[in-house]
Amino acid sequence: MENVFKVLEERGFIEQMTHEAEIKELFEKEKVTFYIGFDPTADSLHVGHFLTVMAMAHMQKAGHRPICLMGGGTGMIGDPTGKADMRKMMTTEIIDYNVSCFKKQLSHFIDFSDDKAIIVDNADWIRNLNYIDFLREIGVHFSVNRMLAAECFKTRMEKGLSFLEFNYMLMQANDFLELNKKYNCVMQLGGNDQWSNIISGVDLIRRKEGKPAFGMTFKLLTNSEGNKMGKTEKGTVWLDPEKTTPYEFYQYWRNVDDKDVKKCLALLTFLPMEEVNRLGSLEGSEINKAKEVLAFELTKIVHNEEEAEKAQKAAKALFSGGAEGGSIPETEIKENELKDDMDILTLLTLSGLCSSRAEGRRLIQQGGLKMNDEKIESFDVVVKKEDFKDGKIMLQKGRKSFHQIKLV
RNA sequence: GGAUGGGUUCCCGAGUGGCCAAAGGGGCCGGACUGUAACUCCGCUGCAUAUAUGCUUCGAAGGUUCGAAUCCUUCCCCAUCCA
Repeated sequence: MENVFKVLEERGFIEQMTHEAEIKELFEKEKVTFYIGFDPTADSLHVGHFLTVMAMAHMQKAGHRPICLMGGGTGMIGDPTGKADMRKMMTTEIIDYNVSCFKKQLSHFIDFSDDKAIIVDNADWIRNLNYIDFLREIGVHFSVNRMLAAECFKTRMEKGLSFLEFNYMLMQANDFLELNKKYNCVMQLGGNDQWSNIISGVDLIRRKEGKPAFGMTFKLLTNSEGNKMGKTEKGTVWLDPEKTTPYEFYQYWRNVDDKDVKKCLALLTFLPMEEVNRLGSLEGSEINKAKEVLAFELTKIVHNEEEAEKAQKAAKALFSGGAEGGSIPETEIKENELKDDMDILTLLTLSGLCSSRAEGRRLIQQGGLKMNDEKIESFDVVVKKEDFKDGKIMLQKGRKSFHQIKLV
């Protein structure tokens, strides 16, 4: 069995761990059951989640058994870690819905057949907790003094922290304990922001059960400036194709900073490291090739090969005048809506390229709009049926945003 | 529960009766440069018609005033100290 530790280390996943030597040995000798928690804060996973999912996939490939823990219970509280502000409370309906979305997405990446991986929801044990029992059984093992010293609460000590959120750490520690008892789960993985929460669980198991438990965290996916990746002007880059289209997804990775290409290839694709190193060392405009590979591979994993090809085709068509076809964001307009003609600003807002007519005016005034490859000089322009070539109009906002209008 | 300081446009943050759609910075968007990169420079950044006007906005609701982000009242929320 290949030691997955080496794989994770080589690809740059690992940030810190509780017991290095023991963990290495464990991976060598045993089929390890481990878990990663996902709090259902939205109705789709995002790139940050995806990084830990990749780690999980590497682990599973190496023969270990993942548990995906859905935070249907912890989501009721909200993890204060790294958050500057208090979280909004979510209703159970929303949480349950989000959990169901997560489950669906995870099954794309993790093989749940034949008990090769497990999916559980901590709502099952958290929502029915008895307060006093919980305090007596779990609460006694926690020192407030130590918790307050924890890094994860530092930022919140200035901004304020409610008792509700303060309890989050106990809940997560208790999760680990539950999974340890039920499934013999001995290891928790997570993003590095989870370090405090993870070690609190490790400690709890060691104390209460007298059994070994381990924790390991992964590097957060940040760009060369230290900002979290997977955020754009439009918000988060989601894995759900309804929320972030495969084309937009592809473009996001096609446009990463030169300096981040290698890291992304290693962390977010399954390409062998020799290939990653080769692509990562390309220089000058050559690095664009590496970016294409990154975007393609990643889109392939998250969506599928067909979508990846469509996105790549579309990108090539738009940026280098290559073959037609592919998937460009598109808006349909009914022929009767168009009537005889429609002014360009209406079309812009309809397509979502601009959020208001004023924004559209600015765009045109500054020379940032092209229709069918011709610059629009004034915002009085009226779109007519004749402007549709093969039933389509191509709008280009700035250098990089394309949108098709289709007449139906 | 008490005292004090706060809540301003995406974010930070000025603004204490008219010259405020509200300084400055960040971010976003657009332009130039380029490799669909980075850096740099310039422009832009509430909405609607228009190049002036109207409408909505400064925690919420009322009130004073010819006129309020700015004053008053009540309420909500946050921080710090005290209990």
